[in-house]
Amino acid sequence: MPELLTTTDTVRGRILASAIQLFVDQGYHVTTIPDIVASSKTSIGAVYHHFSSKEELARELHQQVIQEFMRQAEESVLPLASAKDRIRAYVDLLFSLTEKDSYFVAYLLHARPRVVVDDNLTVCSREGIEVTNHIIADGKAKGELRDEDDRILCGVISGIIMRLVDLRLDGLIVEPLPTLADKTTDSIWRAVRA
Amino acid sequence: MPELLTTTDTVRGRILASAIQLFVDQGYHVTTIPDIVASSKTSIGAVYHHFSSKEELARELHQQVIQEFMRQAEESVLPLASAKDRIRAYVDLLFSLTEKDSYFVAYLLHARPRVVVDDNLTVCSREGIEVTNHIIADGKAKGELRDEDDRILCGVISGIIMRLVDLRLDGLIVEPLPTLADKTTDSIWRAVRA
Amino acid sequence: MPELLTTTDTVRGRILASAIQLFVDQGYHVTTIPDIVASSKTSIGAVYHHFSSKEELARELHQQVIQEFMRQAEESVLPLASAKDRIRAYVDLLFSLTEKDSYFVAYLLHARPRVVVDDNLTVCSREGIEVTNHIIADGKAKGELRDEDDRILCGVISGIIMRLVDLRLDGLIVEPLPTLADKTTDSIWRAVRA
Amino acid sequence: MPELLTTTDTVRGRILASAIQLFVDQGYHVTTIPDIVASSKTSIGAVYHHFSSKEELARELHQQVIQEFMRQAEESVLPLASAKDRIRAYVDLLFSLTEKDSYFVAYLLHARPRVVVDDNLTVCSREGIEVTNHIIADGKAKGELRDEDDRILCGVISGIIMRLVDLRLDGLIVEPLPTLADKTTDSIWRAVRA
DNA sequence: AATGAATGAGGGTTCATTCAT
DNA sequence: CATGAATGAACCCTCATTCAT
Repeated sequence: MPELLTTTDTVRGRILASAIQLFVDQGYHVTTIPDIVASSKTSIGAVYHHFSSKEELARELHQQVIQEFMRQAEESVLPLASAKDRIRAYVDLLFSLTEKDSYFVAYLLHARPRVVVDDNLTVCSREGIEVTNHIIADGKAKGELRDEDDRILCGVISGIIMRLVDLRLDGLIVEPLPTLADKTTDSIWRAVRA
Repeated sequence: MPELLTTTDTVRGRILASAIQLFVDQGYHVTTIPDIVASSKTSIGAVYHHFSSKEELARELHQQVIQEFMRQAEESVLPLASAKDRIRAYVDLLFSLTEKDSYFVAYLLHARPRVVVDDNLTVCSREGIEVTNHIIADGKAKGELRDEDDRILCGVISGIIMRLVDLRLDGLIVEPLPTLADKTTDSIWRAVRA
Repeated sequence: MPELLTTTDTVRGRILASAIQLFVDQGYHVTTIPDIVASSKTSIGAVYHHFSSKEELARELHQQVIQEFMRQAEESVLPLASAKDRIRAYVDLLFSLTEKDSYFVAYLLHARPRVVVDDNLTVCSREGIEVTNHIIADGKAKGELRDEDDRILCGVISGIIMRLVDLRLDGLIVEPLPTLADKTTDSIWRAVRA
Repeated sequence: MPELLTTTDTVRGRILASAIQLFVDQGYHVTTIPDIVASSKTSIGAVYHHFSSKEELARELHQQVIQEFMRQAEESVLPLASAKDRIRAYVDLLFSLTEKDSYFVAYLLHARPRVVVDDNLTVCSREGIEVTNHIIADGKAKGELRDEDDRILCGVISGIIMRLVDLRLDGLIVEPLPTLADKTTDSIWRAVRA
């Protein structure tokens, strides 16, 4: 499982890589510092040398996830010209991320560490919405998308993608998601095209 | 907020009602027995009189949620004849539940207490899938739905509904969901109809 | 060693009795909750059931010491009429307390738990001063004490008494202090009489 | 605040100067090596290069305090001929030290680091007593002091001086102590003269 | 001589659970 | 049935100390 976020070369990187996996698998509160220490093959002291507290570690991790997600979206989705291309690219992005680093995507979809985010939103519900709304606004302006309530269009685009990712993460879809990218994009398009 | 599950007349009911709210708001592990005692205005002894342990309380709650959800689905969704009616009924069910008891729906969508469910699936990913798959299988057999990969159709139907519920729960949609039921059903239908 | 403060009948009492001894012997910071648990023959949980934290336990103890000290002073010293009688009573009080409960007196003289008192004064330097100053003001008004700087008189009275208590506590005086009460009072009187 | 003990020119000096201040302000156990490092503007490595452990650092400091105190007493108090002169010189010594380096005097009066001194005596109760007892023995032999119990005389002389120093250190006397030296000596003398 | 990353024992504290009343 | 005082394992975190650089 390649690590999107951190290198395992450094102690700090190993701790962050262990933390995201454990936070996703067990949740923030169930994950103990000893868990992280065992998984990252470091020591209690090393963890506290690099992060002032467990909360601070979670905050740092959360910021890195957001930053990496936005970087990828800005690089592969937003530059495209048409709404359909952008939707396709967004599907491709999340589907390929799912296969490349399922912990990263699981974190995007589900993590809402209340110690980190006070509005209790997941990355997908806060930063992900920005991407979707941008696709919708632009697509409507160009007449590519039908004149539907924004929230409905947002629910359609992000809901279908996220649900398929979830089914894959939960093991209810066993084949790699990119093989379903065409069909997924087609279904979304049927629901949102002008 | 009417309680779908339990009556607050009985001690046992008050405990379960407090538990689902606290579990949803804070998570199972952060919720302490003292929290539940304070919220339900009972006593430690009373909790342990009615439930053998915190885990058992969580298990009991989970079973009640599943049972109530399936009861409602079997009552309002499955009896209907056409795929479109069933989809509409499913939308109506989840949207009205969201307004009636947001804790109940939040539990359906997000709760995966590892102490209770070992496959780590939410009620929506386990029991909800059954409902969706039933709609799909029947709708395909009758030629009402297009001949698409089942997992795509499942993702479309459940994904759009769940995403809109989530946006409402997260405060990103402020109006009551039932006002969006028509448009939601329409969007789903565009994506899945034959 | 009779306990001036607390009864050892109750768990709470045993904890406080152990705490004052350990705080005096080792200091607040070196004294651990396990130390207190072992000495009071209770349990960690019992300590935290009765006191919300180690700091709160220290605060509670400090207040009890102050209250008991002031009660004794108000009962045995202040009611007396002449300055000489009061000085004699103050000597008697501290000397007899020293033999009765050396931990109590050692706490009076030396304890300055910064977690409890922000001005960093011992009970003797805060509450004890009140008693001494009262003796001085009244004795001067009646012409029994010589017209000397108040701080000098305060230093003489409290300094001589406290130093002898300290020498006894440190084992540099081995006989019971009350046998030295006459001579001590005489020396103080020579320095302060009109 | 001139440093009586150590020069801040050397790393070793800066460490010792920081240590005495921190030990007096917070106590030995609350003072951490990082505290000392920050205050002395050195590094962890430097501290452990110069001292084998925190205990060893405390021991070294304690020895320097004792040595400096005895040096000053032997230089300014003991050479004098009469008891009254010696008492006056002792008062002057402690009062001027208090103004010159309050940390040094506070250490003399209060520090009893159990890691350093196993009999749990302060410098004033161990080395200070020697000075006082010398004054008493000699003054009695010469008939300058009255024939009173040695411990009483010791309590009078050291008690009055130490108490005034304490009141000054605690901020309850705000003017420089040397202005009270005459009156202090006079009061002591009234209590001890033949 | 100097540095500071790494170590882990041991601190204060929480909380599920028990049981005498 | 109901209560809450008592228990102790296990949490997060601190800090004296080591050692490679």
